[in-house]
Amino acid sequence: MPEGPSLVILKEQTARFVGQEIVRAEGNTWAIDTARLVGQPVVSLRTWGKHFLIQVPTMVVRIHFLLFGTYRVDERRDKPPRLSLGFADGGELNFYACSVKEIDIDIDACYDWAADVMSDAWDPALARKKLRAEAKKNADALVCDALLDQDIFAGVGNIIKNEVLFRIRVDPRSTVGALPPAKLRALVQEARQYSFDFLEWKKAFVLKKHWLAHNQKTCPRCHIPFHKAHLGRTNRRSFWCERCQKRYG
DNA sequence: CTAAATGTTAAGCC
DNA sequence: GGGCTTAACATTTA
Repeated sequence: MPEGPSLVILKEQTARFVGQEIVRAEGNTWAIDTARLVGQPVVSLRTWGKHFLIQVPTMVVRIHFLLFGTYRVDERRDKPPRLSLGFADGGELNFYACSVKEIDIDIDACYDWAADVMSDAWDPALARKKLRAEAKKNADALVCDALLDQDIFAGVGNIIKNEVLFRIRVDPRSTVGALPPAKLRALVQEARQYSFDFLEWKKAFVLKKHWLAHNQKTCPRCHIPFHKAHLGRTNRRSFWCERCQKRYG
């Protein structure tokens, strides 16, 4: 569930709750006092990268699905919800196995919307600037890590990472600093473009069949086996083709 | 059945 | 404090 486009789908599915009063709030979350939500209207439902933000007049709740989180709209799973919200129209929103946290009420001061690849405010020039700054700070910074950096590409996850690098034909072990300007530009451009393709495919329930690299065995361009390794600061799975993805640096 | 996976945070250690 | 590594969390799928 967790990459940025999936959160956009959640926001769309829950749009009708904006403006409605929360008539019931419960769940096994220990991090917030759910009673404080009851009786309050939903001011906004927003996303920033992989964060889902529920804003009411007196507080903002942040949901993060981590690796295994799920949700249901107007339905329940056979599991105790971490947070369950009931609305004035009889509808409900249930979250499971996720992180729930109260954050600063001034969300615009806390979040750089220009960093969210799904946002209207996404700023590719700023992303390029951050990449150049990262390369300057750390000459060994890898492109596979840069794509997963939520301060630069909020919403990009491991699937998007693998697909973007395949599309732009860059080896995940390349260093950011060694990328030619055109590749750096392509990296930023595809991070957004693929995220929107992901969104459309996920909505149509055809996302997996469009994976060209992630979880794949053979390069669809070269018809040779993909290399697979756990790379980068956080040892995430990478799939790449040694023939058509070039290693820089 | 076991292992691994769309992710982040906090603790522990130089 | 900084930077790095490790553990913890929790659920579904292969």
